[in-house]
Amino acid sequence: MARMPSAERRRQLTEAAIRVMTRDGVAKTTTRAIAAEAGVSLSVFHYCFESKQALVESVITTIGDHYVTVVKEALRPRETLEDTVRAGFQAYWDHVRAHPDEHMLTYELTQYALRRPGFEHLARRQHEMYGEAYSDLIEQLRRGMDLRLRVPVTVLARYLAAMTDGLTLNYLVLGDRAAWTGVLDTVTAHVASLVTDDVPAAAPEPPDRAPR
Amino acid sequence: MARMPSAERRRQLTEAAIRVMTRDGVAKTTTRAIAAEAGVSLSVFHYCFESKQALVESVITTIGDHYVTVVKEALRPRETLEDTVRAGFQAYWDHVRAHPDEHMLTYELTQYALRRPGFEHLARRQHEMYGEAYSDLIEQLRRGMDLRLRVPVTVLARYLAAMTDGLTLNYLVLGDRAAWTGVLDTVTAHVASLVTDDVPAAAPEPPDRAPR
DNA sequence: CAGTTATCAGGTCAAGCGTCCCGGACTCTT
DNA sequence: AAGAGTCCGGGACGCTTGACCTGATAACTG
Repeated sequence: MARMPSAERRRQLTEAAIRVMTRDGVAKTTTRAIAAEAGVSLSVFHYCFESKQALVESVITTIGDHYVTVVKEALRPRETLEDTVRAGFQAYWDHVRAHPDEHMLTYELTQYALRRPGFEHLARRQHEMYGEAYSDLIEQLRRGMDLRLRVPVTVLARYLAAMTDGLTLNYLVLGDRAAWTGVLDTVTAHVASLVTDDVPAAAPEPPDRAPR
Repeated sequence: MARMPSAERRRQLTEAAIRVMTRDGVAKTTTRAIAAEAGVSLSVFHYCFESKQALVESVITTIGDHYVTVVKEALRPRETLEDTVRAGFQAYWDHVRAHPDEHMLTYELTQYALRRPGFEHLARRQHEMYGEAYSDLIEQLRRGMDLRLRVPVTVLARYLAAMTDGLTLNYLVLGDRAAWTGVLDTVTAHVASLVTDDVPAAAPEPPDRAPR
């Protein structure tokens, strides 16, 4: 087999693992399956990775970076604010529809990390990255167009992250048989209303708060 | 060991399995662990259940019913519409905070079902039940108070289901360190705005039309 | 050239898994 | 009391898993 530096071999094994996980699920992804997918012997696996956990760690960070890239690609400034939000959601949604397994994998890995003691931080870091990605996006958009927010950036970012998470998961379970367009339209309108173009908002929104 | 009819034994084993799954995760839940938790020998397990899959099937439906009950309990008609929505979210959220493992389990089981060929329908049925539960809730609320919807019931129901799903998952990952109150307030206001209180009198909230 | 690095096939190992069998004990009928 | 049906327990079987090892071989590196 083609010889290559272990760093590259590590990358190759990581990608092979992602393919297997995407295809067969995390539970069925054994070291042997990964090695076979990468076309190398099992010994090479242990030559490149201390243990299976080390490989999984590599997979999680790689997948996470990939996911953030997808989200950032989705949202680009358009003509109007409404268009921007709508196009962003649409782009993201198209990606979900095109690569459902990939998104499913992120959920699986999140749970895998949450259950494995000492791995929780990976799941947490990943989701914090999602939030930051949305925050960056909003900030960038705010500079591009001239707009004001009715809610703090962090709140909007978290809202978007949780929202897309929930919608995606529900799509993965229910598939196309459900009428998602209506839901997406509702969400789009809502988000657009939270990010006002100019309008001197009638509702400042902060008043009474019942601290739990 | 106390002798008991297999039907009851089945129920007992199902509950034991739920306890183990909640505590240790689905992946670590073995037939031996379940039997030990129930305090019976391994053979009793296979006397009561054809296979482990049959047990899991029982677990999924049981957990699903339980979850729907929680959601239905959460939303009860209050004084005003806003109060009703807020109290509903609050009750649900309190339940999540009190029993995070339980909610985590529902996500795990969903994925387990989605990955196991021939089990997808269980995950699907469960999520459809969530949607129906919300639909029922909305209908019931609509009869109780007099209100109109700005969006179809199914859309609102799906939106609520996906929303709570996403928020819950994010809470399970990030925990209390994130500021969820802001997000919950935003969502509450949004949902309340989708379900208009018919009475236009004494509007405490700012009217959505801009007076010149 | 020698030395380091990467690969390979093959096997071993302990642990854990789902499943199954068989003998005994209990309970209900007759 | 006897028999049939039901429940329980211990133990074993066959398989997979992650981890590790050995020893040989090929390829870069200096």
